[in-house]
Amino acid sequence: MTFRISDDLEQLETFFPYQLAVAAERFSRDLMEVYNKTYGLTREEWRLLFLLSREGQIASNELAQRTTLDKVQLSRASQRLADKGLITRNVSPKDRRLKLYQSTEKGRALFAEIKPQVDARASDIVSSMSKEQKAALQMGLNGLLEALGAPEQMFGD
Amino acid sequence: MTFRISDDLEQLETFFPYQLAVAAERFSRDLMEVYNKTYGLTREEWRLLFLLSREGQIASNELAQRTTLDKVQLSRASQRLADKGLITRNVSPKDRRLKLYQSTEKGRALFAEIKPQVDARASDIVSSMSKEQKAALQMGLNGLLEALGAPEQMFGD
DNA sequence: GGCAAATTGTTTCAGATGAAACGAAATCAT
DNA sequence: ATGATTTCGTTTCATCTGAAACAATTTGCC
Repeated sequence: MTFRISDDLEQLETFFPYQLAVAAERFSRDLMEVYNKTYGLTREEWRLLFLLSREGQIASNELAQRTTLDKVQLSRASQRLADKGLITRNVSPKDRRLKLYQSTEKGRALFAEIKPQVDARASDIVSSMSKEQKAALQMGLNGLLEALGAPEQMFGD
Repeated sequence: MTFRISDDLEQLETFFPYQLAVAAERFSRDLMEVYNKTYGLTREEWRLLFLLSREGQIASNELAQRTTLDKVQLSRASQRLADKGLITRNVSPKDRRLKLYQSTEKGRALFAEIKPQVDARASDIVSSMSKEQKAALQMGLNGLLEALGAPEQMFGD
C-alpha cells in the first residue's frame, strides 16, 4: 500500500479530513458497542462518567473546559446519569448557579466494570497497528489537536 | 509541549480514542462552517455532492461502498440534493430497484464554488503543523484505517 | 443599595437521526 | 413458471440534537 504524503496538496486537504472523520467514527462506533449496546450509556454519559470516576467533585464550569460537552449536553447527560443513580448533582453553595457533580459508589462500580471492556476493545483495534504507526498516529494527532487549538491535557496526567 | 508516545499503554488505549474523536469533531465542525453555515449543506449532502462532482453517473449500490453513507442516509441526502436541483436521480433501466445519481450543471457549479473554500479552511488548520507531524498523521491514520478494516482508496486515485 | 448586563442550567421547538417496518423489484429454488 | 427469499429505496416512529428562549443567580456599575 502506498501513501502519497503531500506531493499533491489538493489531494491531502480534501481526502485527509474525510479519512479522519471516517476513522474517528468507526473507532467511536466500535467502542460504543461496549458502553452503549451493553450498558445503555450515550457517548456523553460515558465521557462524563469517565471523568467523574477519577476526579472527586467537579463544578460544571470546570467540567465544560475539560470536556467537549457544551452546557446543554452536560445538562442532559448529567440528568440521565443522575436518574440512573450513577452521579449526584448538588447546587454549589459558593455560586448557586453552578452545580457540583460527583460520582456515586454505584457509578464508580459501573465504571470499573465497563472500563476494562472498553480498553480491551480499543486494544483489539490498535494492536494490529505497528509500533511505528502507533507512534506516528500519536504524534500526528497531538500536532493536529494543537493546530486545532484544542485545550491540552484534558484528562490531566 | 511533550508527548508521551506509548510508554504507558493504558494511557494510549483510553486517552487516544478520545483525542481522535475530539480532533475529528473539531476539524469537521470547522469545515462545516463553510459548506453548512454558508451554503446550507449537511455533511452527508456535501460528501455526496463531492463524489458526484468528479464521477459521472453512479449507481446507489456502488455509492454505498465508496461512502460511509448507509442506504437511509443516502436516500435522504440525495432527496434533498435533488430538491435543490443539484443532482438528478433516475431509476436504473438495468435494475429498477437501483437509482442512478448524477450531478447537474448547477451542482457542479456549486461544488466548484465551495470546494476551494473548504480546501482553504482545511489548509489553514493543517498549515500550522510541521511537515513531520503531517507525515506522521497521514501514516498513523492510514494504519488506523487499515486496523479498523476500512475499505481503502475510497476516492479512487 | 439598586438596576442593567452577564453567566449558568434548563426547557422548548424544529429538524436530524437510527432502527425497524414496508413495498417494489429482482433472484433463487424447485 | 411460481412462490419464497433477497435486495433495494423509502417511510415511520421514537429518540436525539442544536439553537434559541427562558428563569435564576451573580457581577458590574453608578
